[in-house]
Amino acid sequence: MANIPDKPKLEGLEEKWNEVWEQDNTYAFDPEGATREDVYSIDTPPPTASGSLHVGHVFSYTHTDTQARYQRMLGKRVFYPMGWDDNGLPTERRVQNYYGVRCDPSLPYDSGFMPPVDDQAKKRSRIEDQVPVSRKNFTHLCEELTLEDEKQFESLWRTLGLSVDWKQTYRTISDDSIKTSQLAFVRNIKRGEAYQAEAPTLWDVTFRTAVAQAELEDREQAGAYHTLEFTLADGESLLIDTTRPELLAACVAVVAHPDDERYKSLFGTSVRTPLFDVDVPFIAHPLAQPDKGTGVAMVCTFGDVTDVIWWRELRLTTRPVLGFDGRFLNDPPAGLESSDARELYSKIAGKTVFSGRQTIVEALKAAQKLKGEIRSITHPVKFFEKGDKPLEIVSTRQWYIKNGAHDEALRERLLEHGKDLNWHPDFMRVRYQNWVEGLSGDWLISRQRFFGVPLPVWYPLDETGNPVFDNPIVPEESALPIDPSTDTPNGYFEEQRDHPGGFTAEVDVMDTWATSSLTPMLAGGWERDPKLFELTFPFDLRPQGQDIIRTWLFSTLLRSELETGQLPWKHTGISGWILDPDRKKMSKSKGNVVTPAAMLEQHGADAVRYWASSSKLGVDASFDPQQPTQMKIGRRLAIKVLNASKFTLSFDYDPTATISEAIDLSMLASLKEVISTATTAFDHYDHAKALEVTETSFWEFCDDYLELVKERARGEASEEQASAVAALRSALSIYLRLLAPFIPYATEETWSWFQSGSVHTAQWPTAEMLNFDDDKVTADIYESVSEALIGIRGTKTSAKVSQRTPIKFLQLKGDKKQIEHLLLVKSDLQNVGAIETLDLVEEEGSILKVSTVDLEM
RNA sequence: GGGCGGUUAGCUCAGUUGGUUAGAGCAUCUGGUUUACACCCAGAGGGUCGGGGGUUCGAGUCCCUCACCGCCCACCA
Repeated sequence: MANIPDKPKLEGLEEKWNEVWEQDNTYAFDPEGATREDVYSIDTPPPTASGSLHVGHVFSYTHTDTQARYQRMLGKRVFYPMGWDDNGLPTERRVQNYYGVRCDPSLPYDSGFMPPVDDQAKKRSRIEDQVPVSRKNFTHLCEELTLEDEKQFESLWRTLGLSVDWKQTYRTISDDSIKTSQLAFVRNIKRGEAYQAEAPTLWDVTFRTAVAQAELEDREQAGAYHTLEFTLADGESLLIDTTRPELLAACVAVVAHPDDERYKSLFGTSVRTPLFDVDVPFIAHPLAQPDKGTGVAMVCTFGDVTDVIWWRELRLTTRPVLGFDGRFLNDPPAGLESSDARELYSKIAGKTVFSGRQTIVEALKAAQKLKGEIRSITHPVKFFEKGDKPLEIVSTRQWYIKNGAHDEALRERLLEHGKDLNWHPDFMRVRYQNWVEGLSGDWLISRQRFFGVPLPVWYPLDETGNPVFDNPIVPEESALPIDPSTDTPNGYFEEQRDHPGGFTAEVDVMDTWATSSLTPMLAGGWERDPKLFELTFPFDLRPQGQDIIRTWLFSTLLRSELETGQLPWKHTGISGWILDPDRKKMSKSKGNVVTPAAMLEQHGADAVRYWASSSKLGVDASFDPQQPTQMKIGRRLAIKVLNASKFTLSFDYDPTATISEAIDLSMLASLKEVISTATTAFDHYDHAKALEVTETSFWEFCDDYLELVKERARGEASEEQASAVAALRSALSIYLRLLAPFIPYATEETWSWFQSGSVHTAQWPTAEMLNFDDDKVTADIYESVSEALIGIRGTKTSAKVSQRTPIKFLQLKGDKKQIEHLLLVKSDLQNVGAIETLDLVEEEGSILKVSTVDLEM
């Protein structure tokens, strides 16, 4: 038994116990001889390595850890890995700026390349000044830089006390992850789930990449209605409102609602556009809204997603005007024939959307084709969630994975999985259902970026050197991972790269979600470690944020359905957000961010964990750095654990003693109910309830029971004395275990004072642990005593005297049962109240109360 | 426009299938305590349960409706 310090304190416990846990492999996953039933597996969210951890991470990861610790104590072998999401744009940008390099996928790999480390690197912020390197070299730099971030993250997680098995880590950028991503993708191709299509695509002009539906967000933008005058076949004018006059050259039709009386007679006729003099059809379509503008919409290729729908459904022609850089193309679209039209177009060629609009508006004014005033409005515009310019729509060839948008049977299966999954809280299920039901297009997974998993395909080149996209060259599974820009496909020589009759590489990479959607595969050793996969998949728990149900949760579920036909997990726990005192999501720009490291430093890990644990899953928690009340309470609880344990362990203990006294048995009986409630709560993923019931009971234990029996416990050795000490120790052992998932440091410290091994691998308490010979004793004696104590204390408080002030005579009245209870505890009551004569009087129907008191000695 | 969650004491939140007088912690106030713990103990005050209507012997809890806050989705000319 370890020495108990005179003044126990929390400081230093984190370092001390992390070292021990590391040495003893306390949290290591042991697959030896296990079956799936013995395992509890967690599909941990991999935090973005290039970002920084914030208070919200601490919040949700603590939730998961409490469950992990509970399961471990139940005897499960907990598979609790940690992943790092070091893939994707944030890392790419960071590496560019840090090393002053840029990726050029056309360059060959340079194995001797050393990154520029001089100060000049920092100055090469302009793309033109950055050193071009091959994709593989660039990727290696990304790996190096993120490694540093990951070390810091790990250290923070360890301090917080996450019971992660640090031997089970993965990185979304590693060769293994690339291999897994490519393997899954190649199988998607083989099963016909992945395909290419040339189609209008939402396009971010800053990043010059396609963007998926899940990455969109609407932002309110200033815009303006312009009323343009078109010309009908009979020479009459037709007024059309548009917010995008600059796209006039891309106009391919005008539409109105089929029931719109104003225009019914015009359907099927042709309309001439102003300035460019192009004849376009006037067509009816139900999506046209009679009450919007003049009821007639100008259809352009492509101004917004409605244009795409009209274009597709009405089989309209294509007049693209915008390029990948968001500027007007150099050549006018087909259909602009007159020399005036071509001359006007040449004025906007190469211009941005903004300045092109000015040019067109000026020309419209000059031609008197702009009617009325320009009316300013604000309207929602689609943005890439990481971008700062509105998305454009351009027609490109892209790779897609089927997601049920166009496949009813698949959509049905995905909805079924949503029903079968256990959601915590349950209402989060609806968000998933809404998303699946609202899917409008397949998942676009190709990105025109460099740092990412290369799409593992090449294309044959025909005699004229044009790629045959319909016939991609797919590598053998055994060849993976590959980088098509440096690896050569089977049956070809490297010399044939980019030569007619040879082959060319796909240069696009996968969406980061294409890798993240495979986290159960990555962590579980899919196709790498079949035994591990067998033991962990489907995972027991997927913890995650509510904001990425449509992305991470959905895409993971989809990939699992496509690959295995089953759910990737049994439960998902969705954590809420951290809000500042103004009920706003915390954000850096508002300056209300507190770093997790500072929080842990200031309050200690147990206190921070208590704060996080006291919120239920799915509920937003407020956090005011100025008034960290919850953390103070948590800290107080942890300190109370230290002190109460020290006190309890200070009494002479006889290990052979039996617990014989009624009140001692009753206290333990009440503890059975606490165990039962806490266990049920954890089984329902309600850690907050488990904490609350345990904490309340523990505090009562300290204030009532411990006070009641301390005189007896430190008295002369006797049957009664031994009973009290044994009961105290039993209770302490239970409380420490119940609290261990929440405050792992204080509980481990005190556990070490009188037990061997770690409390975190000790058995979770059960009611059976507290079964004694006299099982007729119930918790109500303990309850009656609590009420009596309130009476006795109240008497002294209202007399404004010390609780230790002796009482000569005190009479308690209560009903038959209560008095029977109190008679069993009479001497303890006299001790705690310093009562010389205690008179217990039975009175029918009476509420327990002090009826007579004599303080005079 | 559709949907989800929320609105309970000054603050942060519990309130299980409708059932005595609506709870806890913090904060406030009044006392006490210095051989487990002042990061302690005892006690007090404080609420028309967002508004309105309904069902019921009985509603914080069920139904309708409105308001406000947060979020998700939507075809945003």
